[in-house]
Amino acid sequence: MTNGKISMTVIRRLPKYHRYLKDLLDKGINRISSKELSEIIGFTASQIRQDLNNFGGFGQQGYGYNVEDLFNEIGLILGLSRPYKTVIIGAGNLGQALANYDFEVHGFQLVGMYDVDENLIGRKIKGIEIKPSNRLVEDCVIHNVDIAYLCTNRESAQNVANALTKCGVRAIWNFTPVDLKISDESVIVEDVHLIDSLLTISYFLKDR
Amino acid sequence: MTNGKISMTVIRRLPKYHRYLKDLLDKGINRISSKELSEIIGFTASQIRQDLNNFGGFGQQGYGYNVEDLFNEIGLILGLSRPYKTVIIGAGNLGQALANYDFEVHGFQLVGMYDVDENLIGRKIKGIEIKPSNRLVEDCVIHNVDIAYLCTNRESAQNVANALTKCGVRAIWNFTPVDLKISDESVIVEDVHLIDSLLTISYFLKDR
DNA sequence: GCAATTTTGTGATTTAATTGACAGACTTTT
DNA sequence: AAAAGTCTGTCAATTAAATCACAAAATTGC
Repeated sequence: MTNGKISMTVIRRLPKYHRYLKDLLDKGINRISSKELSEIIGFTASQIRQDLNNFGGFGQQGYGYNVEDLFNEIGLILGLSRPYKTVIIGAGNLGQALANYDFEVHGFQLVGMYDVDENLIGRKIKGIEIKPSNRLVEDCVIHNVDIAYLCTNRESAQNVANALTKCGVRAIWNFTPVDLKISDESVIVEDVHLIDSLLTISYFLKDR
Repeated sequence: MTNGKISMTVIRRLPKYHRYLKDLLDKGINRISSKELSEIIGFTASQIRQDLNNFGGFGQQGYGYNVEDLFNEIGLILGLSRPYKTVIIGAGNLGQALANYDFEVHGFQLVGMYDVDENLIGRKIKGIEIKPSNRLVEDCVIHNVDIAYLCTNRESAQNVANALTKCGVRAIWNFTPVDLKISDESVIVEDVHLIDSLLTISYFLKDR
């Protein structure tokens, strides 16, 4: 177990391990070797062992890994040991879609939804009432919100991000096509740039 | 201009170049050096030059790059020179959100939406009527669909993917939390694993 | 039109990521 | 309880990606 800085490429593989281990657990499999896992998950066995060893020696020679233990360990590494409070800004279709995802089972607790559209304000999604955007800052402070799901239009994105930064939100899950400029280095921004993803498809499709 | 295989890391940067060049174009800027672009986009100047040179020498010494030309070139590289026909499978909030995105301006033309929910079937989103899922295969063949946006639940994902592969769809934009197994190597699968993205956030948040 | 400046394109170097290899620890079999 | 087999953890080697450095080509300023 090295304790240097873990690279982003490793971190981005962790959720996949977590998903596959959950599947194995659900199937009642309680033991797996890096070789078997490599065949299911599609990474090399060597990479799996190397990845896991960044965080600790979870396996045992001659045996492999205990699926439940490893699942729990990776859950801990991924920060799933405690709940996070989340808000959704922009309660259109995308915001509503995110509200309906079962992120709660992983500890992501939705505490507020916000929009500027009078037709949406007052509606309830999963028991959460959509409130006007001018309530956002106040509510974030009161509830100590950890993560904001940013689903506004392009035009509002940066302004909302600025407001979120000021009221102590510690991460922004950014679904807008904007690359946000955040002054506070400690605020985490995770982009889901759908158009970038779609253009990657068209790159590969173009001469087929 | 090398014509070996372009690495995935380079390809995934191309849409970002495209977005920033569009912004510059809209601002009326018609000339930019790799150094200036690096300050805006956050890659090194060297990387920008190296990336672009995978596809051709688009710049000029002492001048830099012509913004409009470069924007158009990258559009061509990304396959935006021709339209793609798309369908959405799963017309819930996420499917509807995707239908309402303006992917059309980039040439992604929505030709069908499908769902199994009787309450959704018959509704129209952006002029597209939601049809029952059993019409999917037939329609894909008739319309020669290029890309399917897969927004079903976890349980249906693999079955739908199998059907899509059989009816000639050439790419699947996968929003389900499933890693699809596709026998046809030529079918492109682009995953948008939201839960993986969210867990990356919690990784960084966990001990803050 | 000449000198100074800018800036690309590209080969060389450095850094990062992946894969290979194997000693040693543990398990299983007999 | 010994022998045979399994499989990790880790170091070494390889491959890939990013950065550096600079000659050559073009531009700009005088």
